[in-house]
Amino acid sequence: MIESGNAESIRRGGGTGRLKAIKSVLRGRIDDGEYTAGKRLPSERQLCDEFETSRVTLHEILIQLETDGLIYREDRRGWFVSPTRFVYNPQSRGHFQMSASEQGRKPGTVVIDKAIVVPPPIVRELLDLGPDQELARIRRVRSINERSILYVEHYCIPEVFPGLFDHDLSVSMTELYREVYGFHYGRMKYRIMPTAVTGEAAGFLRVSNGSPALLVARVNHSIDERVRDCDLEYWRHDAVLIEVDVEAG
Amino acid sequence: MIESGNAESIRRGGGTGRLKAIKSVLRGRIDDGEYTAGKRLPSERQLCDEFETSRVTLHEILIQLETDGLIYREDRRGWFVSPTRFVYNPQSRGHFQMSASEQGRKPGTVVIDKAIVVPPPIVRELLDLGPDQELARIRRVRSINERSILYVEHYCIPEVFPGLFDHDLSVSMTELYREVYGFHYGRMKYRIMPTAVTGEAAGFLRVSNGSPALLVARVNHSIDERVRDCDLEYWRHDAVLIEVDVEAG
DNA sequence: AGGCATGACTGGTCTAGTCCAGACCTTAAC
DNA sequence: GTTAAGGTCTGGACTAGACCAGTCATGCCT
Repeated sequence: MIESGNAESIRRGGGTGRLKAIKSVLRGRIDDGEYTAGKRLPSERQLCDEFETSRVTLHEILIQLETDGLIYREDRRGWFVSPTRFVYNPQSRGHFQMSASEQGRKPGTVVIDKAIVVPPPIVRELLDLGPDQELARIRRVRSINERSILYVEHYCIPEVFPGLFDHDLSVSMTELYREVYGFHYGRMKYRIMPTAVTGEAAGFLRVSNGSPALLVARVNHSIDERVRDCDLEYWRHDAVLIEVDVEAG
Repeated sequence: MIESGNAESIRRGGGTGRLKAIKSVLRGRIDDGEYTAGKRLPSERQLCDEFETSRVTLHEILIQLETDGLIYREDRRGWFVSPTRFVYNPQSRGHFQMSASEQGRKPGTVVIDKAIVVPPPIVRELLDLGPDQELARIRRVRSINERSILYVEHYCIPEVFPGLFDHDLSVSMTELYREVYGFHYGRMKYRIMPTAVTGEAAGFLRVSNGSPALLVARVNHSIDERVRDCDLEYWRHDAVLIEVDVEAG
């Protein structure tokens, strides 16, 4: 059997357990702290040399460790050990910045852009809109300890929030809507599913096109149900743990 | 540019957009119904021949379509077009069978086994147990239209449910606990995160070891908070959409 | 009629590379 | 001090296979 940390006793050839063996060694190094959270792993080519394996096989091993949530990659920058997951409680009074601080993390928000757009079909469906309705869209990237983990597209009806784009949009939208427009959320409806992150979103999250993510699509309703807006949140799939309490029906 | 459905006009060589082009063609065939839900795709080798590409590249393309939730694979059986996702509402009064029927699907449940075991660390943490506490574990596989999409490990304290293993365990545990033991759930705490499915669970779900899944870990509390049990639910990642309504704090 | 063996087909694993394109660092010039 | 260019390093994309192991259907034998 494979000695932990030893690259030499691993057999080669088709279906010989190399993948499993090398994966186990790398997992061991992460577990025992030889590779620490946030730090970059040796490059794929270096690991290939060490384990005397091909880049395709080594790459597949890293992808499986990534699926496990143990490591993450930044496109053309390297593979890194994943920190513990951010705990996302949809019921929390606090917003992202507050929750992150409470969890001992350093939150950050960057506004990518703001524009009046025709929203994608999923947003029209969520908000029950006609085909030509335009919305205000604010795109932001959230980070934890300087690592981009969340890309958000926020959509709302511009007429309901006149002058919205004149405000500082890096703050909590919840607080902005309450303080400036007197708009209070009454309830939120969440849809959660694994998906792929593509296009510009992938770039902002520093992943390659088609990488796995967790999509949280949220529709926010005002207390009187007259006003709705929504958020499409694409979370790096290794970076988030959602916790929800539910009363039995 | 690539003619939709045409495999011949795709360039070859490193980073030439073959992947993107072939992916786009296959996505188009799924969207326009040439490949229909539940049906098997042509094999990897057949698609390699058609698109004149290598199995590694073709495989990567399929994996990206899988990440998108468009197709799924069964280990050594083929790739299939994904049906629409099962909508999982944790707040629903109904249980899996009822929800599935309401969504026009044919639910199924198979009991894999039942045993008294030392639970894994995650379960001990969820239930706040000591290191040697044994629990009753019931393992089941749920299917929709004869497709296995969910592997569940249910854990509870055997002393609270004497004679549990003598019952039909393919029914709703919620109903069984209420009817036989007078045990009513008061609230449930959910933890949701993407993960990898491994070991026997992978086999039951017909995926290879290390495949992506959505883990829903649920702790069920009785009304008087005296009794707790929990479920580890591993969902095929393309097969589930979680919907939750939340009142603002 | 049922069970077992065999063959064909499936995806998984593995090799040994090449080429592409973005990221980042260093150096030089203005 | 800033900007640009060049070089090195990174992962992504791609090739043309080979070999492994599980799945399933078919045929034969009891």
